[in-house]
Amino acid sequence: MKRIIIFYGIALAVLVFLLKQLEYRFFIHDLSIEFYIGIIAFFFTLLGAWVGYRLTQKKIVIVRSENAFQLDSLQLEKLGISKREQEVLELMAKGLSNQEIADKLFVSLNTIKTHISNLFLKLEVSRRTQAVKKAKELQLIP
Amino acid sequence: MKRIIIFYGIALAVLVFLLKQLEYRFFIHDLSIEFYIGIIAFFFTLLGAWVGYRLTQKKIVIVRSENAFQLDSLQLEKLGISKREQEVLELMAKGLSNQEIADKLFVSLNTIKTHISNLFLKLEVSRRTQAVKKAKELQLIP
DNA sequence: ATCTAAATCACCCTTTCGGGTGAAGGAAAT
DNA sequence: ATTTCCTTCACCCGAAAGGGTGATTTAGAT
Repeated sequence: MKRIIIFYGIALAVLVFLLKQLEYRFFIHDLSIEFYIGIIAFFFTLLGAWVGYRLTQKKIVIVRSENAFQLDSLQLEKLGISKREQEVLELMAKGLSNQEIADKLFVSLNTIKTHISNLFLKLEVSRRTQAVKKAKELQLIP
Repeated sequence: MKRIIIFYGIALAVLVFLLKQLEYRFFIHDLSIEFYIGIIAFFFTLLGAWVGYRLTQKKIVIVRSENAFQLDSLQLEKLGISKREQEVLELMAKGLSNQEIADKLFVSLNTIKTHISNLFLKLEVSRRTQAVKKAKELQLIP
């Protein structure tokens, strides 16, 4: 913000200088006020548009990058998905196999299979790719 | 755009009028040019900022609503993924099984398996969930 | 004309997944 | 106390997925 103000001041000074120069250089002493206003208005409209663009540009970047994911716990409740199941869902979405998920959570492969079976029922799907897709749509996972 | 130009012209006229009024009303004939420039600059910076904001505001709406996905064909080439493979990738991402993909594309199951095998090699993964995840990250699919 | 890459399909084999059923221990609610 | 839900695990079976190899056809490039 400081930079913008400084730049703003410099731009103002430069413009005044240029106008004075213009006046003296070409011996045009009767430049109408409308002419000045036109030039200045044009210049500062561009400047303002640029500033406005920069400010909103940042907003766009924020919207697209930070990608704020917040879990839809309402959906989780509505579907009756437990914490453990949600954990499994997340790891599944990362592309892990059942065995890998089991290892990561320190439980048996059969346990993971059970969790995933229950998840499929609750999400009304029959394949893990569908489960991941639906879970993303329902904001259950990032 | 026309509206903006018209509004621009009107704003210019109004400002000139106001300045003249100011001059005559208070009998201040010696307002320095710097003063004029300051007022005009301020006013048109605001105007420009507003215009810039409006223009980019529209962009934001587009970005968030229509969710413009554009395929990264550069990545496709870099990875050597063919059109057919890309089709299969898309259907896979929709959660279809190999058999369903085969039916949809009117080819045999074995053909789809081959395509998917090649995709896994090119994407350097070994499971379809990973393939879908990576493809999304690389902007190969929506 | 020859070479190359894409697309198609087949066969074999192993691993993983998914579906069904049952069951035991523990925590929380009634 | 009894019920209910979560978590854990087991076993069986069939279907799907994944890995490897090889082959044919066709379109495009050299």
